[in-house]
Amino acid sequence: MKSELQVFQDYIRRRDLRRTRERERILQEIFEIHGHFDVDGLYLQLKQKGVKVSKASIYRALPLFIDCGLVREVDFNEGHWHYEHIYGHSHHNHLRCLGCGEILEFENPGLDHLEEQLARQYGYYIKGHHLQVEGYCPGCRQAIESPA
Amino acid sequence: MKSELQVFQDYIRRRDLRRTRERERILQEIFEIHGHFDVDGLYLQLKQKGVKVSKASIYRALPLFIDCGLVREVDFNEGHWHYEHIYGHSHHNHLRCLGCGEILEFENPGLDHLEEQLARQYGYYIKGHHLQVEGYCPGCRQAIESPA
DNA sequence: ACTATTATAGTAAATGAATCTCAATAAAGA
DNA sequence: TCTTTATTGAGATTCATTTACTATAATAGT
Repeated sequence: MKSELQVFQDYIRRRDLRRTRERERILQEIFEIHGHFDVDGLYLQLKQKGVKVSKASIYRALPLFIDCGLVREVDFNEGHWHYEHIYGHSHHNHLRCLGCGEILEFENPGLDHLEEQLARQYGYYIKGHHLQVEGYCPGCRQAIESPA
Repeated sequence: MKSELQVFQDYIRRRDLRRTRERERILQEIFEIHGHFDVDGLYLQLKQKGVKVSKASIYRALPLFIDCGLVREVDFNEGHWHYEHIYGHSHHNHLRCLGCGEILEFENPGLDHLEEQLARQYGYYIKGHHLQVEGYCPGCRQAIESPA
């Protein structure tokens, strides 16, 4: 399998963009993160390692990573976007606790069928889907059902 | 079935909040809207009817409507939130065209089973889910596949 | 109905994520 | 190496949303 860097470089070439240290460093950092991240966290993480990259560059690079399928947006309703790298992972969805914010991942192959059905039914070319299930984890559930 | 106003008034009482003309007028307006809306649109619509309600009040009222199950957030990736009233409607999901922004609604009862399964598997109390499928409608699909 | 209490409204200012401007830099091809 | 031009960083800007503050008005208790 191609590395994420190769995927990105192919994309850069295809789009007649330019390879830059900044973009590739950001990409590397993203793939070192286990789990989800947001722009601020990514920026701080780079800063702590002494990597000089501006937030503007991060904001500018993310749409490229998304466009070539390496990263996707994940909304956790916190007023700003979260992201995760998806290259090399099987597609998964999120179960989020509204109390503590815990995120669990689960797969649901049934959604592939749904996509096919929608494509047939409406003539759409389906690019993908976002599914997020919300609720309360065992701990938070208890806290809500029997408040102190 | 209780009216949406009754649902809201019950909620207000339960939460020890106060009934106000503004909140009830905003609620009424939302339920007169067919389809989705955003804060700006709702504000203008009220303004055109000569109803004096501030945007701040709209922003403050929406979380209440959401909390009592009358309204839900629907994000259409346009840099701000969209909403829809859901009381009295069967649950539905959205198929969105990334080209022209068209929104189609569809139902998927299979997700109820998914919720039950997740509840069992992780011990969660499930509140609900957001599913959005993205792609290109027949028209936009053509425009992309064979650019002028 | 009157009064006291306090949630809520409106206005304007503040916040904060994301985008844009612009001059300086650096990547890619000739 | 030279030229062209995409990209960067810094800061300014935009715009949705939230907040602070004061006046108003809803509720509960007399």
